[in-house]
Amino acid sequence: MNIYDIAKLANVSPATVSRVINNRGNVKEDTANKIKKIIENTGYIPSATARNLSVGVSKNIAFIVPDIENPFFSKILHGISDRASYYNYNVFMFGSDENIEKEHRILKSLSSDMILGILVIPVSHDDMITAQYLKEFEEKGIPVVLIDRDIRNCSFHGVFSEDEDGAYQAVKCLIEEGHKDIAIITGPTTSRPGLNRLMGYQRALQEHGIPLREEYMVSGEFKLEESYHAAKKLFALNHVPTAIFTSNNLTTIGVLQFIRESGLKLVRDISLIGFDDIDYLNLLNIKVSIVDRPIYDMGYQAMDLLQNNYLKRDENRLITQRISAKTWLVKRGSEKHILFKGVNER
Amino acid sequence: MNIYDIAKLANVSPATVSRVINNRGNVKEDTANKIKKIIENTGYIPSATARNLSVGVSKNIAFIVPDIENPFFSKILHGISDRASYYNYNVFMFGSDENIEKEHRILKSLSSDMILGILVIPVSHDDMITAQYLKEFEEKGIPVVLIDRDIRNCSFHGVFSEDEDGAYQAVKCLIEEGHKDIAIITGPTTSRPGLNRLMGYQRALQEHGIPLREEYMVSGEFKLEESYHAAKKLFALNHVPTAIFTSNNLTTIGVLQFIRESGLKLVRDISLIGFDDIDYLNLLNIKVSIVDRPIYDMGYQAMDLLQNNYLKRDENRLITQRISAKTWLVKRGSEKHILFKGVNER
DNA sequence: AAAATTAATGAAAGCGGTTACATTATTCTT
DNA sequence: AAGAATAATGTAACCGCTTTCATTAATTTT
Repeated sequence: MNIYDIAKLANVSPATVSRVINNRGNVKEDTANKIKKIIENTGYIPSATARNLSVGVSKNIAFIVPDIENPFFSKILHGISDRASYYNYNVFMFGSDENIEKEHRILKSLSSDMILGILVIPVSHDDMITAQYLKEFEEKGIPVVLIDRDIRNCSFHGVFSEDEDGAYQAVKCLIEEGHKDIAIITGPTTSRPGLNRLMGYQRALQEHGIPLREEYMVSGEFKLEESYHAAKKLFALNHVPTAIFTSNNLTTIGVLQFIRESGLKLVRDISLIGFDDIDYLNLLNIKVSIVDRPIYDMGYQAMDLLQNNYLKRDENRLITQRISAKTWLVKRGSEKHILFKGVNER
Repeated sequence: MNIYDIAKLANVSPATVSRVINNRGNVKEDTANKIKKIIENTGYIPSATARNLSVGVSKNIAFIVPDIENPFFSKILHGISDRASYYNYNVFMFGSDENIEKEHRILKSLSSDMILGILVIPVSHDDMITAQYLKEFEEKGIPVVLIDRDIRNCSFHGVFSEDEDGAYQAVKCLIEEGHKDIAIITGPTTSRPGLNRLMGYQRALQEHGIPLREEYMVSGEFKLEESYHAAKKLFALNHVPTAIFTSNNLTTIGVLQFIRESGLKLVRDISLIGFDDIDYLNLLNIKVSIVDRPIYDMGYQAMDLLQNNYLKRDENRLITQRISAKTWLVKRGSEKHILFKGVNER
């Protein structure tokens, strides 16, 4: 069943059927109705493939995500998916598993006529191969929008967040509560958010005249196990910090795991502020302060950015649109912070 | 840049180029190498769209999931995605948000020549419209594989799990620990897993001569808030149950939330076994026994099933392949269960 | 009512691949 | 070395839609 069959049934040419299907106008109402009815009755669905080939444009967008199971990314995907369906776009999901070769393979496999645009949360900040691929897509008129993680020395469109400021606020809060020995479990500094959050941490300390201590900056690589061990390292120090800033959600969980396993108690033994909220944690009465941000919206907006860019992909290619989402501190159990202030001053 | 350009550069016909690209053989090695080199140098990527149109088959599969943010589904997606990339398939992600109309809209929008197969976790057990759509796809030779949730009176291929048995084992375990007043917070009985888990619960009680009590079976609809309120209801009863079986991960969390908020303590005040594990809960030292199953594998296998079915979609259409994944009970903090056994016997 | 304008429709050439079939080149027989 | 068999390559139609341009029908103008 194709457009010719429909045309035959309606005694018109395929061109007319096509006009009706695409609401192109210039068709007598009777004719249009007749055709619509036939389409309805036969259950005919036009071939998207043929249309794509003919028009040279598809309705598909590719979303490349480094960790399918991380709820942070699921939220972004949700935002993307909702907005994409508003635009009648379909979303291809690709997981790079934080593996840069895999990311390259995915990019390489993307036949440019299958997709209208690319949304990507890149694995690395410094990866010029990925950057090269992405640039080539842009040159072909396929817009690229980065999410959450920027790529160094490039100016792709993107939706990011105020990582530096978020981290700064968190650490500042800890300082104001009386902490001086504040550690950070960093993400990979090959990722922009990892780097920026570290910078926010450092700035907060410096602005308050607290010297940076090498041993208080340990890497958790944004991963649970690594962060667990990072926490272990911190607690093995001669001078154990009184507070920790954790650079992402998995980092926070890793540290919490260590804390629980060691029989330590939040607030009493250690203060903690994390980056990114963890679902259900608050519900389950585990009160951890965190730096929050509009995650769903970031996906949603990325899709909008892509769409805008797609529509005017020929004009002003010069203007790069980059959005930076605000972050905010969510204090939980902070009364207790203050209550136990004395304890923190080891 | 298309196949004709490459052909021209190589002084051959497009047919030969096509043969090389698809490893069809019957090409002299010299020629093949020359063509390969040119493809390499020019960075030419064949149009998947054109290929799809020509061959009448795409490399895309559609995955329809009811809740993008539920980690259970993320795991399934991960399994699907990994296996799909092995087969060189691309995965379209669609979220139905547990909304049956949305599900219909998605199904209706799927142009059958854009996809090779459909993986779906349907919203409802009883929805004949969805069933009808799916049947039509099957008739067109587009295989359909259900995951986790079956559809009544239909025999689609699928990967499910032993819901009845899982629930049975959980409740049996509670009974053997001495509990007699065991409640269930059910999922929607319009979903097969919801129904089957309820049946497992009932069978366990009956087999042990414990009468069913209407007020001990309250609905949480597989949702967090509803389950929270369901728990509240149970604790407002004259005769509060000593143990609860929760029908899915969100249900468990809802109940845990209520327990925490009410200052109650697991084991001491109430025993709990849930269906499906919750990431990090165990790590965070919240010891909840649960019925587990191979979630990632279910996605992985669903993809395999689809692939098998696609390959032999013409022969034995009669044989429906249905896999049922085993479930197993993960006991956590069970020493304590025994320790506090007396308390359970209110 | 004829001419001019505008609306409705159709014919046919793409879009970029694949592939059946025809043709030419190469190797094998005897 | 001529003929048969096989390998390599090319030609051209086709997949199902869109769209330009030409054509025909319907309206409007005068």
